[in-house]
Amino acid sequence: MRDVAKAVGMSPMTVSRALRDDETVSASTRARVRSAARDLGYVYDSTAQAFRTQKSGFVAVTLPSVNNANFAETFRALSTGLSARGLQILLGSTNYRVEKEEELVGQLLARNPEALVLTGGHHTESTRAVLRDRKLPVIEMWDLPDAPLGHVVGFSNTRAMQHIVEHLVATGRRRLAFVSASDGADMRGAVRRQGVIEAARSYGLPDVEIIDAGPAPVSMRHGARVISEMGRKVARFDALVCVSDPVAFGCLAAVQRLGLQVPWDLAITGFGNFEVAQVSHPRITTVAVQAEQIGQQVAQVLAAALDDGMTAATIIDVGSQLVPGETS
Amino acid sequence: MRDVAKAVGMSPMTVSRALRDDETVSASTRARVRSAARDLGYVYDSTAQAFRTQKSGFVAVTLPSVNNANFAETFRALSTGLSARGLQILLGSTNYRVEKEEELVGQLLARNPEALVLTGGHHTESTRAVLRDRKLPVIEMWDLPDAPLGHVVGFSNTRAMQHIVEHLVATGRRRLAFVSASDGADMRGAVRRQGVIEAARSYGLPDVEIIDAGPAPVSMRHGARVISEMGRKVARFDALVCVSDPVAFGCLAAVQRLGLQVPWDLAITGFGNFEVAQVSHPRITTVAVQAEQIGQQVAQVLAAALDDGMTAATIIDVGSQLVPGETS
DNA sequence: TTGAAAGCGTTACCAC
DNA sequence: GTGGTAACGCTTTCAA
Repeated sequence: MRDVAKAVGMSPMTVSRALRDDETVSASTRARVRSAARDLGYVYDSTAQAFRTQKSGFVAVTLPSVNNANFAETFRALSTGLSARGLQILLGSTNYRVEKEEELVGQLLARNPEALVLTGGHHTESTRAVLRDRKLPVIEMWDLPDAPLGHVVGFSNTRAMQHIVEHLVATGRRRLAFVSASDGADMRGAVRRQGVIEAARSYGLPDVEIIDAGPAPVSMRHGARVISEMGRKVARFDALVCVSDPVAFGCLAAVQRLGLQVPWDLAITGFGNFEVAQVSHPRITTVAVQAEQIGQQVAQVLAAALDDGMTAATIIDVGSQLVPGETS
Repeated sequence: MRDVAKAVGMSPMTVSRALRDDETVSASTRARVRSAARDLGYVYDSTAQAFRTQKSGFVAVTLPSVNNANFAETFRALSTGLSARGLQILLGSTNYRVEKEEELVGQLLARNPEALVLTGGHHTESTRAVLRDRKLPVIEMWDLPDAPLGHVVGFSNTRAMQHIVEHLVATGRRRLAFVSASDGADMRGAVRRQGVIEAARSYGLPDVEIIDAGPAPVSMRHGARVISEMGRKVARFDALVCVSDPVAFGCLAAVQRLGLQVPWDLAITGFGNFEVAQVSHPRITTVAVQAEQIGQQVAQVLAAALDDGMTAATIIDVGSQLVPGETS
């Protein structure tokens, strides 16, 4: 910048202003500065800018996994919404583990993001402490946490499972099994399980059997494997309630391989309204969540928080809808 | 850092060294510094570090889409490999469009990344020009471009399609149709199509029919829709060669809904060895690509390029393997 | 093994 | 409309 200033016979300060299109610099000066900068091959140093202004232009985002159509859609929508405001996303993937989230949050905060977006409402105590100390807009999404860290854009996983159980009861099912990851890592899965157990109890159904498809994340192959291993005795249930559509699809394929008829011998339900649920034959009964809307709303909440210094916590429930398919 | 120094009664310089695990700081000092830093809720400022050292610690990466199990796997592996070296990924998604890639590359370069990783070998002329001017390690992955910009870690899409056509010919299929996105955006898809056309010609098969599933990206629903619309006259082909496994699964489900038997009435093949291909009933014949290995190799090539200032372009072909399933 | 000084490139603030 | 000064938080370099 000093060199450019020398070239046009002005101070670095004026060059700085000219390059940022500051109105107080005369148009002619601005033009001269810009052309001199181009001629000299000057490249603006945004690292120095971020350092000096203490504004990184980053929003840090953690997702359990990037390979998930719903999280990917939220990411896309959020990314679009933020880029309109000149903000870039710094993405981290927790692999469904709060300890990994803690580590990631540390790394991400070191980049001085202007806000932090976390997926889910379960965090380590250390993560919570770090965020309490730091005055930084925080948004939790994809959940409605009991003790939010800041803003929230999500939905009730418990309620979503109630929709499913209600639907199964209405269609005459009573002996439910819930297929999900082993206890521990996937907290949204655990909340869904609890939701199913309680809903079943409230309808007076027998205890829900828990089928463990292995450590999180569980997907198609895990659903398929656990059902194959179980064999035809899976027919002692009359509904498999799965933690997600991929798991449900895996179960469906395995059940079909066993020669059982869905939904006659067995109902199967999923979660998330993934493409596979809409396309599979039969289509899988599922719950639609507003992945794109979550991303958009998070971007809006963030905009408000950054502009107005909005501090009152916003809680947005985007809800969820049962999508009846052909597997129930 | 000054505060931490004060807390342990040492100079900021020692704290700096301690936090970076500098060997010249005694182990006990290091421990004291770290615990004081934790107690004070100190967060290291890597913006300042990037500024001072003139190294951003970023590697810019573009992917066509983040919602793709293979790209996601490459991203994961790359991310892991780089974080071992203290590098973070700055991710951009091109949505399969080179113009979007051009825009993204501009935004990413402004962050001063230490290297750039692009998916695919097709770029706008403007992108190529920008990268020529800038001395920056560039790696293209998931392709073997004719005119590489720098290093390459990929495989031949043409060769992969030859495997498929060879397999179909060996199992007695002759009337092939290729299902993919409309011309234009998805260049890897276009290369695969050309590969099928040429392979079919070399085996003396009738001309391959091109089935247009709509603008890129195409997925399950697009495969399903185009086959549903076509109806039972799809049986005039004896093999549907699909641009990807999700498209193949969509076609499979639609064909099953039409009451046709796969593979008896019709063979179906996919690409990418996605989970859905391994789990679906029947399993889909596909081509496995080394998504994880691509990510690992890119990380290694990058490490070499950044350490040794390696300039000779490395070209790594990770190959691809036919995975016969039950749909052919 | 530890510390002091200087400076990375930019911009906020105030002065003219 | 333009310029001077200081400072952002860290690390390089040299000295003790």
